Amino acid sequence: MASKDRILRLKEETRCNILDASLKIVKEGGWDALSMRKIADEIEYTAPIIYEYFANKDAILMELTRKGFLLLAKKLEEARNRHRAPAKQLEAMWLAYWDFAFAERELYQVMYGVRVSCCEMAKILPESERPMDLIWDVIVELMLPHVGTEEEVCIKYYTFWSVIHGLISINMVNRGNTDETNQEVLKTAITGIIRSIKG
Amino acid sequence: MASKDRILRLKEETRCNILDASLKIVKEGGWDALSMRKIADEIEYTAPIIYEYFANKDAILMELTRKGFLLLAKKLEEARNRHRAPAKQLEAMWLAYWDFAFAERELYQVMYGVRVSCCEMAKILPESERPMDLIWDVIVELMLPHVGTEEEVCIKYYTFWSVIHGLISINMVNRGNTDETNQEVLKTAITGIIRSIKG
DNA sequence: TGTACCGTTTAACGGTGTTAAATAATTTAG
DNA sequence: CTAAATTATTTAACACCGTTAAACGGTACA
Repeated sequence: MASKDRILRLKEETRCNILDASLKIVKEGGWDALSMRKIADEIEYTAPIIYEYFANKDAILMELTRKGFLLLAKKLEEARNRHRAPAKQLEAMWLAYWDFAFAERELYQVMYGVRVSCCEMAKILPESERPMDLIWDVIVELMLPHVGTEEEVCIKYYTFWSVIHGLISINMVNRGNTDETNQEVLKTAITGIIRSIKG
Repeated sequence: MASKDRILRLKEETRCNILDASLKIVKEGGWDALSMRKIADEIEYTAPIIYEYFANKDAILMELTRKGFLLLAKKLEEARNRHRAPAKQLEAMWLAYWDFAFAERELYQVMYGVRVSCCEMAKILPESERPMDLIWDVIVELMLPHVGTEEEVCIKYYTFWSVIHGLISINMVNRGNTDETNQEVLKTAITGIIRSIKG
């Protein structure tokens, strides 16, 4: 039954359209502007049809979150692969992280926003751990040959993540700093932590 | 007319009750649970009466934000006054900042959440600049006698703020780290930046 | 006593997420 | 090729949201 396949393909396309429409609406009017009826309008259906493709609104956000983590992991890998030395890799990866946050501002907001507590997220969304794993590995490599306990790596990782995520959060709502200042804060923080790792 | 005074006092009290009720509802059910009708229920009135005291829901959030900044500034001052040396003062102030964020988690969320872009906030809420000013001054003192340009102080300030705000944001939704890890990240970051300031 | 005023509530509007029932379209069976 | 069954889609409704206009009740003052 080839027609079955065609139907399935159409359904998959509609599912995709729903996600695209959602992201478009959010980019135009922010997360508050996103509603089931507006999504339906955008894909030229009525609202209840969306529930054939997603359990509820949260499921749409979750899927966008998942796609966000996949894209971020891809960007991080690309950044890493452009260098050989772990220190250079780490720096490039955090700069890629920064770029991702503003290139895909809406995705970043839903990924690290206040939707779901991250403890559950790791269970529901295994993809959410990919970016952390990628960076974690490079930190371990940088600490060679004296890799400390997991706790020590954890502290390094969270110090990095905090300063970058903090700077991103502040700039997301603020836009108070010049790009030069931000780059300065970023680079000094990154090189500072890297230096402290290498001892 | 003493009765006028009594009326005014009652009005002021109701205004205060609205804010208290709001915070209570948020503490019990999160920011999503806050609605005008629930506030009205809590103060044993109906919803429209709230508009006699606040222009709209945002005005209530703004007032809570204002109170948050005042309280934070108070905590920072107290922390500073417990020490003499600028380095010790700075460390104590950031630890106080951290404590405030979790002791008054809901206030912190509305203060540094995604409600209003901070550029406007400084105009509408002058109080929002107090905490930054307090910390800024200590940073300048710490840099003595070679105080750099405003840009340089700015970079120091934002580096501090980013790492602490980042760590707070992550832990607000995450609770993935142990308290010991968090304290470790905090202290190493703070002393690291302080050391880099003192050169 | 009548009237102006003030505090308060009721009712309504347009919006939200979500669900059940009704309808339209398509596939399947006879 | 028609009739039945299944599927796709919409309409209508529910309960909630922020907000506003109109109606209501009581109090103060002429």
